[in-house]
Amino acid sequence: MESRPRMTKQRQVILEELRMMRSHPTADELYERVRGRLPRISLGTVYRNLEKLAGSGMIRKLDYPGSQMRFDGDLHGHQHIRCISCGRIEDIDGAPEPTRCDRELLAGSGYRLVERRVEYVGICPECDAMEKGNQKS
Amino acid sequence: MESRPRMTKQRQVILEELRMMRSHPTADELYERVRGRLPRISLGTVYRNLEKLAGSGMIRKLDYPGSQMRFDGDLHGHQHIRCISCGRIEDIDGAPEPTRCDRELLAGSGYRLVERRVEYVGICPECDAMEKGNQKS
DNA sequence: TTAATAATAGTAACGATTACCAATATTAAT
DNA sequence: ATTAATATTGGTAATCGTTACTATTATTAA
Ligand SMILES: [Mn+2]
Ligand SMILES: [Mn+2]
Ligand SMILES: [Zn+2]
Ligand SMILES: [Zn+2]
Repeated sequence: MESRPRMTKQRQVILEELRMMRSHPTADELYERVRGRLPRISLGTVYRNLEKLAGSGMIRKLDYPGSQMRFDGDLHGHQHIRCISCGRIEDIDGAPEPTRCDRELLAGSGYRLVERRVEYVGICPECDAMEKGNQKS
Repeated sequence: MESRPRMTKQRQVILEELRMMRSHPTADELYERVRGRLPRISLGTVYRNLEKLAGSGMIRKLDYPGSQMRFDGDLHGHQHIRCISCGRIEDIDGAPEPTRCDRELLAGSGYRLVERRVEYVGICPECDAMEKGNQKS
C-alpha cells in the first residue's frame, strides 16, 4: 500500500545541483544545469522530482504570482525579495515574518488562518541602474 | 500618436457586471455572466478589456500564485483572504497594510522596495465544515 | 457624412506544467 | 547474485489559462 521513494541518480543530481546554486532557478534553468551531468534526462523528470522533493520538505517551492515556479535548496529560514523587472529572487536574511493585528483583521471573516505571506517586491540594483540609464524623459 | 480609449458596449457591460458582483471572478466566470447580456461577446474581448481597465486603474487585477487571475471592481482600499481549498477570495475591511522593520530587513539587499504585499491564506467556513465532515482518520 | 482607427469575434498559437505509457532501474527479499 | 515488485524514467501528447493574429465592425471627432 505504501510506497517508499527511491534515490535515483536523477533525483540525486537534481538535489545536488539545486543545493549548489545560490540563485532560485526555474525548472528549466535547473534542467539545463543538470543536463551537464545527465545529458539524457528529460524535463518532465526534473519537474516530477522537484515536486516530490518539495513535498517531502527537502527543498522549497516558491510560487509567485505571474511567474513560473522557482525552487530553493536552502532550507534555512529566510525571506525573499523579487525584482519586478527581471524576476530574480534574492535572499533576505533576518527576522522571521512578523505577526500582529492580523487576528483582529481576520476576526470577522470566519476564515481559519493558515498562512500569512509577506511578499517583498522591488527593483534589483542592476535593473535600477539600467532604468536610470535609459531614461526617456 | 496617442490613442484614446473608446467606450464600447462590451467594455461598458464588463465594467458594470464586475462592479455588481461581490465576488472576485476569474475572466471566464465574468465571461459567462456577461454573455447573459451580450451573447455574441468573445472570451478574448473579456480578457482584453479587463487588462485595459486594470491598466487605467478602473478595476483591480488580483494575481495570486498558483491560480488564475481574478478581478475586483471595488477600488475601496481593502485586503483579501484566499481559501486554499476552493480558491475563493473574500474581502477584509480594516486597517491598511502595516509597515515596520521592513526597511532594516531590506537594507542589505540593495533593492529599491516598490511594494510589500501581505497575503492571507486560510480555509473558508464552508470548506472548513466540509473538511470536518469528511474526516478519514 | 466622413475618415481615421480602436475594438471586435473567431480562431490559432503560446508556454508552463501535467498526464500518459512502455521500458528501465532501484530496492528488499530470497 | 537472482529474483520479483514496482517506483521511476524518457519521450511525447495533452491540458489550460492567456495572448496574438486578422479581417471586419463600431466609435469617435472633424
Ligand atoms: Mn532563498
Ligand atoms: Mn475585494
Ligand atoms: Zn532585476
Ligand atoms: Zn473554501
